[in-house]
Amino acid sequence: MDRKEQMSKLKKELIEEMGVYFESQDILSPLSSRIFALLALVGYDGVTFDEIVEELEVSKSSVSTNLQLLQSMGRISYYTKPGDRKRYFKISVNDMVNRLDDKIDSWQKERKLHEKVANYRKEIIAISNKTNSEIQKDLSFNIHYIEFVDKMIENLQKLKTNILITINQEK
Amino acid sequence: MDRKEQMSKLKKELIEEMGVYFESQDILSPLSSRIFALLALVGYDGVTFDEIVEELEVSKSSVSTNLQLLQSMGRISYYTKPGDRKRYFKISVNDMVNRLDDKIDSWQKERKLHEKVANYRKEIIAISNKTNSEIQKDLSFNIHYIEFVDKMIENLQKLKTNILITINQEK
DNA sequence: CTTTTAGTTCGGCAAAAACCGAACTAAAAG
DNA sequence: CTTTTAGTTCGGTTTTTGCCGAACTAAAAG
Repeated sequence: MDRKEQMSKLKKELIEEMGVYFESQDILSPLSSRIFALLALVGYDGVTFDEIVEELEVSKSSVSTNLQLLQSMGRISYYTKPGDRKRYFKISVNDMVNRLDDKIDSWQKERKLHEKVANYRKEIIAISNKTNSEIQKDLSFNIHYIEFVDKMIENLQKLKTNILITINQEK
Repeated sequence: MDRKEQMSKLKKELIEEMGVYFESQDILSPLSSRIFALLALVGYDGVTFDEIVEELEVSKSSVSTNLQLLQSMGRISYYTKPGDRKRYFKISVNDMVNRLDDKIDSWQKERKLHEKVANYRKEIIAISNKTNSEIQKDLSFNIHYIEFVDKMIENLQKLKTNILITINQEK
């Protein structure tokens, strides 16, 4: 097996490994994950429709559907070269930033839920005239956790601005 | 509608809202999510098998299966009261810590993948004798990102030790 | 020893997810 | 105006997921 074959095998293995990761992590369909992995691996230049069909050995229709899906999620985009009808698909420039935003949103949602639960518990305590110490314990944990979530959000926001700075430097 | 009915309605709404969140966030089945939400809401005392069946209006078999699932994931556990055959299910004491561990693992996985991709790119550059500047750009982004991931992992670990300290204080 | 309780196991079924091939379309090339 | 290219759309099939009821089991109660 020569060098090129070795690299192509490595490529396939990497795509599979990344694919499995994205599938579980970002809740993408198997094929969407593989496509995204391929785009991530190839990077700057992007990949054409037919290259995806060939590399992943899947039907055109599936590629079409999943590319549309990824685009509608804002995770990928494409550019064209003058005098070339093909589309070159690549990961959105700010995909990483978007994903961080999603993570921040998610933590904020969790925060709100914890607040609601805390309010529910306060109500319960108010109704049952006997001051139930176990619910008090649960409640204080809620409140603690909200503080942690705030810290987490802060950290993610810092990370985001750091990444934005780097992206601007690279340009 | 009296106070009790109001609270029970609020409870159902909260369970549904939390359920939807867990379903998308933690990749749990719909019922697993609802059960987990119920346990989270009730807190310290825990909930019996039959209470779950009643509150969520689902079959015993589904509850059984999903409880086993959640237990095998280490997300819930149960205790028994002397002279009472029922099991009282509740969220694992260190579920939060476990989830943080999972998140750390996930970032570490992502880090490893980025390293592999970086190595792949280095190989590609080595093979193509012409020093391709676009791949270089991709590569430098890889390396930057790995640094960010490291910071993220560090933050999560800090958060974890903070939580562990709090848990020990509560005891 | 029989009955009840508390939960488990298993086969089945309905709905959703994921992919495919074949026919189609819109724009560029010839 | 016809053909080719590059991708889309749609109907159908296969797999997977998620729940259910009915029969079962193990342990405690009577």
